[in-house]
Amino acid sequence: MARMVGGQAGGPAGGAARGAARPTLEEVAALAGVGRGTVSRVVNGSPRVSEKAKEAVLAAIAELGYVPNRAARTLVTSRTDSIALVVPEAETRLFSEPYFSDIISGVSAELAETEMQLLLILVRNRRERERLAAYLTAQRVDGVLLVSVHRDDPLPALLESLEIPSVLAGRRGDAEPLGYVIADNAGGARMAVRHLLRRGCDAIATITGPLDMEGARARLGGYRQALEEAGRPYREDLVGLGDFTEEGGRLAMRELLERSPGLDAVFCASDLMAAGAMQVLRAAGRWVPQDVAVIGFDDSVVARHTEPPMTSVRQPIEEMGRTMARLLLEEIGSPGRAHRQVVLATELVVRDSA
Amino acid sequence: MARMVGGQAGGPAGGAARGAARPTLEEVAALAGVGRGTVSRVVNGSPRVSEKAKEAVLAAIAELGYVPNRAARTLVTSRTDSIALVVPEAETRLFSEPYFSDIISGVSAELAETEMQLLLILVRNRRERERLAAYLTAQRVDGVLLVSVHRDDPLPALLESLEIPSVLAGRRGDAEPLGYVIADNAGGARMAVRHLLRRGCDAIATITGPLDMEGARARLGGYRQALEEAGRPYREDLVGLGDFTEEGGRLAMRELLERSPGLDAVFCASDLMAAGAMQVLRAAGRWVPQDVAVIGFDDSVVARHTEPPMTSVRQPIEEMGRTMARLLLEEIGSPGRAHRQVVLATELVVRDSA
DNA sequence: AGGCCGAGTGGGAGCGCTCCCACACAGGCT
DNA sequence: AGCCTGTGTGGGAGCGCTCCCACTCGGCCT
Repeated sequence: MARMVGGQAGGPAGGAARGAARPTLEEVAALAGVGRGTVSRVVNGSPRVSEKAKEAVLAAIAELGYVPNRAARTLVTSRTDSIALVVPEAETRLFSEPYFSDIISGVSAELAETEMQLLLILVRNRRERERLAAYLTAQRVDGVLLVSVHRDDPLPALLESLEIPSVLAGRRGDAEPLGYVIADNAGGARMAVRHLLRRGCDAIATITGPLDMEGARARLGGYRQALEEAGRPYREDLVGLGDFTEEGGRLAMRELLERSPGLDAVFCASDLMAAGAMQVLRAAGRWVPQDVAVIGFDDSVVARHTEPPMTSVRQPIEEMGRTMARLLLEEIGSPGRAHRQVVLATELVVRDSA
Repeated sequence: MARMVGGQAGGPAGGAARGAARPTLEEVAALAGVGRGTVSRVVNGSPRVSEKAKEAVLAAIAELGYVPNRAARTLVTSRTDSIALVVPEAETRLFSEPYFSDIISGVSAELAETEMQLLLILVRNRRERERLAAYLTAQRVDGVLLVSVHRDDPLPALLESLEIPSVLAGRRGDAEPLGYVIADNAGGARMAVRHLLRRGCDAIATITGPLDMEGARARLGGYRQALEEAGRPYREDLVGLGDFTEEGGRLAMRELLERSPGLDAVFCASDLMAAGAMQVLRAAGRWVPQDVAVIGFDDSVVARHTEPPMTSVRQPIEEMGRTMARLLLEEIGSPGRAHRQVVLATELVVRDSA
């Protein structure tokens, strides 16, 4: 078992052969009695190989346990067979909790049948953003998935100018040139507000997300549409500005109560904000849903654990991850093609808060 | 801008030069008026370079925007400069929600100053496990971080036999040969139970995690120790078996109530189970904490949102991630050295449920 | 009969780097 | 003067693969 003797043995020593030397294409070719080219063709699924040669090669591969060396392949093809999932760190926590894992889970599921490997890159500050830029410029990935897009985020523009295949979760605006996948935010918001109207709510307030994010703006837009289609006025005094955080929800709720004490419902653009709002409502002696109905957005874990359990708009996050990966693979496969853009349906999950 | 003409242009076309050709070592050498070797030495920080040559090379690198080609480097060194974070999919959701993101966040933070890239590998079933084995055998990563270790998990054994540097989050048992990082599960459990004892609780029950996980066993062990050091008996009828899920917590709580209706406290090995337990208690007409005090484990988001907010044992998850990455880098840097094993302190966060 | 095709094949060249050997050259010793 | 250091340097070899050119060899055409 090649145990090392002497605890503090010299530095560079010890690097020794971990496991036996891996077989190369050449060795497979020798064993199969064919040339390197033929083995390569078999491995890469070229049709121009005789049945006989193919069998011999496959047998040799199996016998030697041959696995192609990715680095060698990358060196010549300059494909890397890996894609990066880029996540601005600030968002990690902020997002409704399972968001992050669910996106990853979807992406990974879609990649599972592929040779593609998934690189995770968290970007926490300016310096790391610059490192990322260098990284991408060096073409170390075949494509990029970018989560959480703010309107002034420089990353999408970078991806665009580098012409790296990429898909966003979100978009900068209506006319996003890059490929993206989003949930039907406006539609979800409309459903929520219609639900409140149907319940007989009259003064329906909303707490928005950060309005430099298209998703937050779309949710606000849906709120407004639902009111207008019901012939209700859109009242500025019923709109509270939040930032997707619980504390933001608390602050906005307090302000709303002060400004418009007569409100009888709140549609919040995130569950976390809704949870904060519910705390403030309770502290103010208002009962949910009797005095004030509350609806959140995301249908995250917290929604199931507030008191009362929260009605919320669900977005198919894992499906978003899958779709992102699928679009990206397509784009990598046929570059130059127009970017695809997908909107996935949302769904209202009714619990007890509205 | 090299726009492509003709929408549906033929398949293999369009792969054209995305961005200008990247400069190579050779070009840098030419521009700096030195040999390839010298540039390589500068790039890799070898001390055996004159100040003058170094400056010339650095200037050339800056001018050309040179970034070393990783594949070429890997091909000759057979280092990959990447490590894999392996996560059994089943766990993704199960874990107290921010767990996953926090581990990643910690790992990534520790890697940020490094050349290392982070590969994320979710393993969802037997087939993917086998693919992973092939993957690791092909030595495509320099090291592995493995999250969530069950006693009979074949992965650690695989890592061991492959002699790949690796660090576990968790361990299989006391005598884990691989490197690992864990929280002081027993200590945390002791603190929780002591807190309950101090509060005057008399019949303290516990709901365990799946006992094929060392962490769950350790928490049960801590529960028992705290009782025994206080001279209280360890009563089997006060131990409910859970599985870390909310539903598991509900089931265990119902059983406990039936078996031992006199209980006045429950220490749960996870917040999710505690949340489930609290629902059952309320449904049974028992008030928390007046009739039954409840303590969870993890201090996850749900803990802050239960009614009443939950007292819970916090583990420093991000710190665990950082530590794992650090240990792994050390192990990669000096292989053959003994595996390091770290236990991080836990902390009792007191809220209203106990 | 001669010619021409296309299918199948072998193997050279080369991707961009690191490793290491050979060498130049300044300084300090006998 | 001659020698031996030690420091700094250039560049050949080669990592394992894909790409592509050149070749063979049947079968089909005129």
